[in-house]
Amino acid sequence: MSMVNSVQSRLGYGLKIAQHALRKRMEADLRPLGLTLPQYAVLVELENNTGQTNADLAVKAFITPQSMQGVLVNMEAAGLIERKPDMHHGRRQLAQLTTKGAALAARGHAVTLAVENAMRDAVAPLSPEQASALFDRLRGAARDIEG
Amino acid sequence: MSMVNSVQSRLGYGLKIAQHALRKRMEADLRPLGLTLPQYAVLVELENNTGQTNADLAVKAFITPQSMQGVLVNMEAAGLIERKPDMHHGRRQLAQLTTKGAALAARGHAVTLAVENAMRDAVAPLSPEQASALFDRLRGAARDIEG
DNA sequence: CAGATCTCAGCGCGACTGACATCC
DNA sequence: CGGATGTCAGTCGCGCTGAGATCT
Repeated sequence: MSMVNSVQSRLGYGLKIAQHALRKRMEADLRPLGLTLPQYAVLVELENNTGQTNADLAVKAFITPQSMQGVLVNMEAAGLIERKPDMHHGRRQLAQLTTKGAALAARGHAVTLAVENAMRDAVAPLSPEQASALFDRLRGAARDIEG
Repeated sequence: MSMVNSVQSRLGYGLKIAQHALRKRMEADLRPLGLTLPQYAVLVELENNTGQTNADLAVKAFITPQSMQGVLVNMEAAGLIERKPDMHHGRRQLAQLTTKGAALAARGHAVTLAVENAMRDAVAPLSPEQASALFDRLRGAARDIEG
């Protein structure tokens, strides 16, 4: 009995190629704008809720504060965001979009529309109930794997 | 209508968290052995088919030859693999496991058994037909996304 | 004190560009 | 010769760990 054909290995492989395709496609779409995937994620997050700390943004992106720190340093150097000390809290740095950052976020939305459409095509043959079941299955897999 | 609740965004989010959980879990399991995820993948691949080139291994791992080159340099320095020039082809370097590498591969299999079990639990409530449908759905999503 | 936050240093991975060697 | 393939070198960004400093 070959391990590569077992049910759990097929699920792992399926997860890998699907998420890999999604990531590669978005990176390719955003590259012409000079944006990386985590940078675009930060732009979107600050667009929805301005004035967040490094630690806040790290939690949203599922990465460590140290990793997000490097991303924010690059984005500030590129003029996409500003970080201003919190008046009421000594060490906190609140990040917000610059005019340039907001404009790039809008262009990013336009560029990733095609990917959104591809995702819709992927779930198009499913009924709303089946689509929700697929989502719940992925959530459940993540929970089981985390132990 | 909120975009974060749309069907395609839910699928993208589900893919992200499930694959993220799988990767993090395997990294954590392999770290005590001094192995990274791509290193373990190379060990498994060479275990199944010895004497492969850098370019061969890169294709299997879905990364560029340049990226795989860095991985193999580290593994050769750690004594996990050997690379010997192909007699019949001037520039090719054929990689094979060392005794140390083969032993670490075996330990890696033992350590990742728990993750395999967690994956089985994730698909346990599904019938074989439903599990295959889930796999096909992920493959189809990857195909749609690639365009 | 403990907890939260930010920062710096080092390492490995993965991408990219550019260059060179080799094979057909 | 020219095209395809394989390797090597340099640079960049991401993500991790470890450690330290500062503020509540």
